[in-house]
Amino acid sequence: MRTVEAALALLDEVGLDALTMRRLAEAMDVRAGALYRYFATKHELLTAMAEVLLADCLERPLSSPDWSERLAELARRMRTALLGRRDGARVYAGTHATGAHTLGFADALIGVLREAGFAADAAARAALTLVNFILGHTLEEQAALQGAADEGPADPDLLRAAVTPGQYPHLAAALPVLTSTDFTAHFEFGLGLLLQGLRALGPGSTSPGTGG
Amino acid sequence: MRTVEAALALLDEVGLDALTMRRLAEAMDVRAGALYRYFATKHELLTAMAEVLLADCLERPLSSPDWSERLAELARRMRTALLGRRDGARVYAGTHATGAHTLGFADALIGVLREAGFAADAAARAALTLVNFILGHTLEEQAALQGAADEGPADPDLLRAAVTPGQYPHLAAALPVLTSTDFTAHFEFGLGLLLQGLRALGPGSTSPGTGG
DNA sequence: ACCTGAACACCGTTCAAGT
DNA sequence: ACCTGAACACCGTTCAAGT
Repeated sequence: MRTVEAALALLDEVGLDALTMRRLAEAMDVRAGALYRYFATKHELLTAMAEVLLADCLERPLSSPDWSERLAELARRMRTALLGRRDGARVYAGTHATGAHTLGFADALIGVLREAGFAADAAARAALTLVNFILGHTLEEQAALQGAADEGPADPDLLRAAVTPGQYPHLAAALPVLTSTDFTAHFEFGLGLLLQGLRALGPGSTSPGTGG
Repeated sequence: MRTVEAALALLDEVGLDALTMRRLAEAMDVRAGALYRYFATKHELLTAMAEVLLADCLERPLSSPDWSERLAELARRMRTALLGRRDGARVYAGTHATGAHTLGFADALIGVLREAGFAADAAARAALTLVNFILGHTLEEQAALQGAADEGPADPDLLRAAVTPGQYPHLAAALPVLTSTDFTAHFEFGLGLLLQGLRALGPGSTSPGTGG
């Protein structure tokens, strides 16, 4: 669809908040009403855009035979895909795409887990957890990146100013890490935690439980 | 702030998409322009609302002495808080609150981890991971709940229709779990995974790594 | 000090009418 | 079959002027 390509290009240029049907129409040398011949609503267009976001995730084969490394690779690809376009995480979070890329990616995640020996429901829930973490993380990461581009005090500065000495002792000690812009390190930590949990849970189980 | 209370009440009534400055003003028997005497922008108002969302998270003391159970309890409280108001997760995800409730909650999370023996940076990153997961999960959960209330085919039906037999074998096997509405089970699975990962990582470490 | 009235510069969406 | 023109019913935000 030429409309979706144009919309993604405009998204990179102006961001989600400024991506309007009128502005997209202008970029395509057409009147806004014409867009509704292909998409019934703006939300439908956004859903189509979300689908395309994940297009590159399954192009190359996975490089490792180890299931936890394969899972990590898929997770990294999804993060990279969402970060690849301005406000990509927000676009994806705001829609519920059910196209070939999204379904293929979910199938791949669950497939790796099933081949590793996890039961169908454990594999499905682990995949959901992974995707929810990736979405939450990339949402934060892109918000932090574009927040720095906006006017006004950046988020780390706001945080440093708000953490009054003595009032939040643990937060104060963690400030250097929390205000760090090494989001890859944050992502790898969280991903590692989930993989560690899956290894500890072990294939064959059906629930991790929460007890000690 | 009476404005924030009125805004939260209106949010529950009409949802985030219909929460406009004009409509809020009408509910408060005032003209829209008057709201700008207290909040410079709508986003600023939403940030204040996000702060209030977490108000109940630290009211009662934690019931268990076990650090992983304490962490789980905090996580469950944040989920409950976000689910407590219509579109709560979307409101929270769209802002970057730095008020007493948000900071106090972050401090509590990190505090539990530090008292368990984790280093400052591991504690901070684990807290970020936890919050990102909770946000991603509640975003999905509320989207699914309100999606069912809208017109048109619900999300599970769309998924069932899209998963053509044979094309996504793993997804097909996982469909019963993926379309289940027992979001508490999904949440507890993901939470358990993260806690398991933290236990396996063990206090004293600084990074989980991703290798086997 | 606080609010109104009125405007500015936009939105998403619809639909008769044109070609 | 596809697009335009024009409208409908809204938005967030600003600001002189009132009280």
